[in-house]
This record gives sequence, structure tokens and C-alpha cells, in this order.
Amino acid sequence: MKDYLDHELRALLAETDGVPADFEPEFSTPAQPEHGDLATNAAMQLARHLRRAPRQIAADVVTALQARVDPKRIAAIEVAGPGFINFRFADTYLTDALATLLEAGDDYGRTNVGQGQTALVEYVSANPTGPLTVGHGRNAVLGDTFANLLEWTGYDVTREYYFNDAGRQMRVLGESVRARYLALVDPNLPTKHIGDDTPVEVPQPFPEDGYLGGYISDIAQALFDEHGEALADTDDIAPFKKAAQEAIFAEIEATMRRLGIEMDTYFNEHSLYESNKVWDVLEALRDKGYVYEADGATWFKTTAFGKEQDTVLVKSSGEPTYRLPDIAYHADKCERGYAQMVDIFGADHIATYPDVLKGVEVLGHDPSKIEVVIYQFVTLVRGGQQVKMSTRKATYETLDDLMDEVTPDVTRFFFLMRSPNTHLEFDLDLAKEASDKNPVYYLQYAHARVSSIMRKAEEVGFSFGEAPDLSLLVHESEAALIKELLHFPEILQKASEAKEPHRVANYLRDVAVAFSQFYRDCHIVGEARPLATARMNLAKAAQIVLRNGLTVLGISAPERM
RNA sequence: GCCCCCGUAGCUCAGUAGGAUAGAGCAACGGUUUCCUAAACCGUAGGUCGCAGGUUCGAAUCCUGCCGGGGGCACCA
Repeated sequence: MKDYLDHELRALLAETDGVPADFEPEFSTPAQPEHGDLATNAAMQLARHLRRAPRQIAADVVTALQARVDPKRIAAIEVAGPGFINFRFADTYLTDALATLLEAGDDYGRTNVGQGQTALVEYVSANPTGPLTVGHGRNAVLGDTFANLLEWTGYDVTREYYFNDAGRQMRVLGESVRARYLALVDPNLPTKHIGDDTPVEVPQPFPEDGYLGGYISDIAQALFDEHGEALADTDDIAPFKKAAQEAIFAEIEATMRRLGIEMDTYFNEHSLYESNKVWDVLEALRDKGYVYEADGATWFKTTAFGKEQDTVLVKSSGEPTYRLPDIAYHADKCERGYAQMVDIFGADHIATYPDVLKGVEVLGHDPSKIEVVIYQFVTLVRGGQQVKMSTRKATYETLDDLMDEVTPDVTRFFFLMRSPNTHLEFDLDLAKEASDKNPVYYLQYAHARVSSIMRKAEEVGFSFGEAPDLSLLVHESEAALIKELLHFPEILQKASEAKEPHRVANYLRDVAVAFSQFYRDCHIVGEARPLATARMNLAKAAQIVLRNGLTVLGISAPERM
């Protein structure tokens, strides 16, 4: 409808003197229902160009539009306030649109703005050094939902997990496992205490910055069960590293499965070394004049892009910092030809990604195709107290622990109900409250309620087999619900473009509210057959939107609660 | 010191890329079940949109400066 009016208004303005050629009318849905179903501020914006009062312009536009607009779609056009032009939809438009919605069913809401272009969403991307934390959870759920949104808006999406199993972290991980293993082999192995505030007793060979989580001991135990003492004689940490990586990755994948996440591709940073890509990229950057040597290290001239300091790409030890492989990785993504790439980072990466984008740009790729979403930190609150989290120390709450407490549906919803760039306060007490206070249940309950109504309606003899006469849906609550449902495709589009899934969550609440009002005012059982049939179909339409919306968010839509 | 995010009701947050009377959930108070799921619904109360300027027909929204909270500024990842 917006497109239709936009088209008509543009055609009209094109014939009007004084209207700039690049003028783009804006439409919005008024907050007050009495202001109509759609409004444009075009007359106010044109006032300056035309040197006339906004209301005068609006009056002329309304007269001209009334002559050319299809009365089956637009029932009324009027001037209001300081010069708004308000449009009121015709009932026939609403019923036609509702019929289209019902026909689309599970596909309602899908649009084709992406036109089948490829998109890559990279998310989670945690190195296999331990179980996923709550912080990873926000990343995972956001990334997965962006991927869903891109799919629903017509993109061909690849979900990718980037990881590094070769760095210092992994070495420390292997050493941590080895130390635990050696203690199993020799129970009398001397111990020591590490940690500042709350010292922990560990076996003597344990690295100072080792991983203290209980899962390390589990992995060591598994190795001991399988190999006995056979691994004790060698200093080689490779078998420990390998065992740890495999065990941890298996756990990470299991955690992601619980959240409904399945990756298409895993990209190992190591492959960038095997293919020599890292060094090729370094030389390419050098050729462009952005790389120099100093103090034994190799530097990236980031001051050329307005940064205060240059950045090290290769340490004097000859080992690259992570920034170089990051640039190589993103260059690789660009070369794979995706029309759009999305990265999801925690707030602690905020200072580093501009270097990567600049690097990619210097290499001749278009950095505007890469969209970086930065999400702020998650704070867990329990009993009004903040829960501390740290990966290395064993004090963190894992994502699995969280899902054990509050279910995967609630976990996903809480991560999605707020804008990514605000700090997220995750109130465990509220989330665990498996009842009235919890917003996710409100949506699921509305969905289950529709199912219940439809079961009941069929029990008393009404049927979806009959063609409904949707023009009978003239009650205020019916019209309001239909209008709300028709916003769905646009909501998905905007949420996808802006990478703001909370818009979908908020919208679904509005749908549930509109449905509740319809439920209150308009009964089905007990009504005459034609009206009951029409209302059944409207209820079904509401269910379609709720279910499709929840599907985009990755949350289940139960038939019964 | 520099960079990023945030500051809206008692609490947690929305506010549709500048629009009409700033909204929701929770908490508080009151009401609604012979009637399709009360995990629901209806109502009351609660605000100088951090502060001060500026831009214009019009600012919670854009610009500048302060104040406050969080995060980041390694030859760590």
C-alpha cells in the first residue's frame, strides 16, 4: 500500500512546478488511529521549495489525489494538523490483503529485497578453549537471528564459524590438560597455588594463566581412562591439545544445537597460513605502501587512517598478531563474492575492527559490504546481585547452565528483546519465573490460545474448508488486528536492514495485544456460521504471523500450554 | 588524555532513520471468570526525555559543550 501511494504521489508531484526532481515523499503509520492508517509529511517538506503554506499545498495534493486514487484501496484522504496528509484504507483493501496473507501461510512475511544475493553471517567464532559463556550466547543468538532475517528478506545465507586452534591460548589449554593428567598418573605430584584474590590449588606443571574450569579435569580423566600412563613420558602437548579441542568443540556444537543453531561452514584460521594467504596479504599491503619495519616488528600504518598509533602486524618474534590473519580472513570472504557480510563482535573488539576494514579496503575490496554489529555486554543478575563472569577462572556461568535454568526459548528471547547496542541486564529471577511476568510466554500463550480456539471451533462444527466471507470482519477490533498483521513484512525488512531483531520481538507483542482485544470482543463459538468462519480465518492469520515471527527469532510456537 | 555505547516512569527498556497528546513490561493500587486457555483482560497512578546552548514550520531523535554510567585504547586473544 505504501508503494502504491508513493507511486501515485510521485506521479502527481512530477507534474507540479517547483518540486525538486530528487524529492522523496516519506510515509509513516500515525500513532493515533484517528489520524488514519498512513500519513505523509510531504506538504510540510515541500513548503520551503514551493514557498506556500503547508496546509494549502496539502489541500491541493488531496484534491488531485482523490481524483486518481483507486477507491477500492483508499477510502479517504484528508488534511490534518500542520499539513499532514492522512490516508484511510478501504475495507476491501483490508480483506483482500488478509486473503493474500492466509494464502501465503508459512511464507507470509518473506520479501525479496535480497533478490537471491549471497550473504555471509559470521558468528559465535569462539576458540575451542572452553564451553560457551553467556557472552557468547548473545553473539550466537544475534548472529543466528540476523541470518534468519536475511533469509526471510530474500538472501541466500551462509552461516560461518571462524576459529583458531593454533595460538598461545590453545597451548596454554594443552598444558592445563597435561598438568591435570600428570596429577592423575602420579597422585603425589607436588601442587602449588595460583591466582591473586582467591588462590586455587593446582598441580605443579600447571601454567600460571591456565584454565581452571572443571571440564579440563574431565578431559584429562578421559585421556587417562583411554591411554593410562602412556602419555606421561613425553613433553609433547599435542595429544592433550587435540583431545581438549575435540572434546570442547563437541560440547560447543551441542550447546549451539540446543539453541537451534547449525553452522554451514567452519573456517580455521590455520588454513590461512597453510595457503600462505596471511603472507600474501602482508606483501600486498606492503606494495600499497601501508607497511613498514621498525624495532624488529612489522607495522601497519593505521595513522594514515586517522588513528593515533600504528598497529603491529608481525611481532619481533616473527609471529603475527591476530590482526593480520583477521585482514586475510576478511579478504578471503570478499573474494568468495558475498554481496553482504555481517560480523558480530562484543564491545571489547570495538577498537580493532576499523583496522581490519581499512586493510580490506587497501587490498581493493569494498568494505561497505561488511557490516559490523557491536553488541554490549551481558550482565547476569540474580537476586538483585550481579553474577561475575570470567572464562579462565571457573566462576563463570556457561550458556548451558543458563539454558538449564531458563530454557533455550527464554534464553533466545531475552538476548533478542533488547537493542544490540545497549547493555543487557539478564534478570535470572524474572527469566526463570515460568509464568505471567515473562514476556516470551505472553507470545507463546497467544499462539497456543489461537490453536485452542480453532480446535474448539472445529469441535462445534465450523470448518476451514468453507470459503470465508472476509468482508464480514468489520468490528473495530477485527480491523485493528488485520492492520497490525499487515505490518509484518515491513517489520522484518526493517529489522533485517537495521540488524535490530528486537523490533520483531516488540512487534509480536503488539500483535499479541491486538489479538487479545479481538479475542475479548469477537467470539467464534456461538456466532452465526458465516461470521464464525470469517473470524476463524482471522484468528488463523494472527497465528501465522505469531508463528512466523517466533520462527524468525528461533523460538518455538507451542500448540498447547 | 583519546575512541565507542548508553542516560526516557520506582526498576528493565521501546520510541518506526525530525512529526501530531512520549509508550510497554515489571513493581503499586482497583476491577473482571455461569462466556472459545485468567500464563489473560480492563482501569488508576507515575515523566522538565541527564544539563545547557544551537539548527527549523516542528527535536527524546540532528550538531556543539558539559555531567554521569559502562567498555576499549599491548610486539595478549
